[in-house]
Amino acid sequence: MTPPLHMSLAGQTVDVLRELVLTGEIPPGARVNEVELAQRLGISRGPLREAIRHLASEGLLVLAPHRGASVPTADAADVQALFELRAALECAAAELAASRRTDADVVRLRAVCEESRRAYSAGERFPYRLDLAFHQSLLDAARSPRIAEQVRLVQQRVVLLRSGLRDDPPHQQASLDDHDALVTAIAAGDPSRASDVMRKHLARVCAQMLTSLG
Amino acid sequence: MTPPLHMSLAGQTVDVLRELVLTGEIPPGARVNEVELAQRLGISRGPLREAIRHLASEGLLVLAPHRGASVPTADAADVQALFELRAALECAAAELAASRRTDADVVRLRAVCEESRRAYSAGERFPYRLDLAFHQSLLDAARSPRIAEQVRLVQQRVVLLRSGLRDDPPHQQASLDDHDALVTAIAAGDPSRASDVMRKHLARVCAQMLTSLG
DNA sequence: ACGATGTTAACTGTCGACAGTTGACAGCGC
DNA sequence: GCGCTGTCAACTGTCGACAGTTAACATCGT
Repeated sequence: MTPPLHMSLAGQTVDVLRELVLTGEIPPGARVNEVELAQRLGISRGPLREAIRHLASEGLLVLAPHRGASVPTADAADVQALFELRAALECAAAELAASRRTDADVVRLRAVCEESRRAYSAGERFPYRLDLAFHQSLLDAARSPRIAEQVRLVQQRVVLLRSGLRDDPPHQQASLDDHDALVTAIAAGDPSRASDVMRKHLARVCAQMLTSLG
Repeated sequence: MTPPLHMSLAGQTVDVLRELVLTGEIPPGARVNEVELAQRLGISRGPLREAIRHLASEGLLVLAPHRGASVPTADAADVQALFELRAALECAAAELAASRRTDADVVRLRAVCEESRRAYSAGERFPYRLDLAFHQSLLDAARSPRIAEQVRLVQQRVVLLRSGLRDDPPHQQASLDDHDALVTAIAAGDPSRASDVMRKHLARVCAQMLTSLG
């Protein structure tokens, strides 16, 4: 079974290349050689170029004229700017979620929180997968497709930043608490509190990230 | 004098094609024929395709597999979703502007407001140019490059929606008042009020837009 | 006359090759 | 020995042509 079989070569290449970047197989700072990567993927340069430009539009690659594409490296200012954007989007999403959530949404959010705690207690090394799941569930509850789309793009960039960063257990503990508080505010239908909790949550994550690469 | 002479053909084509779409020369719903447009622009299909994909990533074109690109047509739900995103971004920008504004920022914002009123009183048909200038000045004051970038993309889509919409004088009057109130809140360094005014301003603009195409 | 089916034309998706530019290396002058 | 300049290789940017798919049209059957 190959779901993306109907996609164009360029479309498939977008997914493949995205994975190569997000997994760090092409590390930050590394340049992308079109001919080399093209024959490595067994395709021509045309579709590969389209995939590269697409990933560049998502911020996972940066283009320099006549110098090709490379994986971006971020400094403190970049992280700050990125998290300001993320806060703008996710705080709004939290507000909308608090306004529009259904009982089913709350159930789902609670389930993700519980599973996160279970995984954390079980000593799982990367419950980050569940962190993404939580934020995704929140976006579902917000029912704002455009905001959801932009959040996904920002989260991707955050994942890129995280690649090659050690995990921080006490920080993860705090995040679990934040998530619970968020669900409580959303379940209570309190937009402003949900927004506030989200803002503080992201401020903490941002601060942790800044110290992790200072 | 040709400023974009150093840019790649694809880069120039992005600007040209963007203008063709935003001015309505290629109207919403129209499809884009690659070979025809390519020879019309005097270039090959390669750079044109890259430009098309780029504009698609900005939301100014939509791609259908094996059916090419076309200018998107928006329904009420699209407008709603777009303005939810715009509100998330611009409310955050208003907050940041209120926190970070300098005296020079306030002077600039006041100047734009005054010029808008002058143009409106003089009976200028499209002070929309000055509306964009105002929001741009606000973004400058916010000093958040990523948010500013996203706002510009959203505003572009709004411009596309406006293309082929009649102007509404009483609505413009209200917008001028909104802008003044925004500057006042920003000058006072009151983020929550700035955000609130912005939210109401955008709600009004959105509502006006929805009625204009109902 | 209406619907289903085969055919065809147009357009997109993909490929390989050429041209132009960039950055680096080697050679020369000081 | 150090700096400058000319040359060269590598890579990107661009082009034209081929292959595959889609949708519309015409044809055939009922």
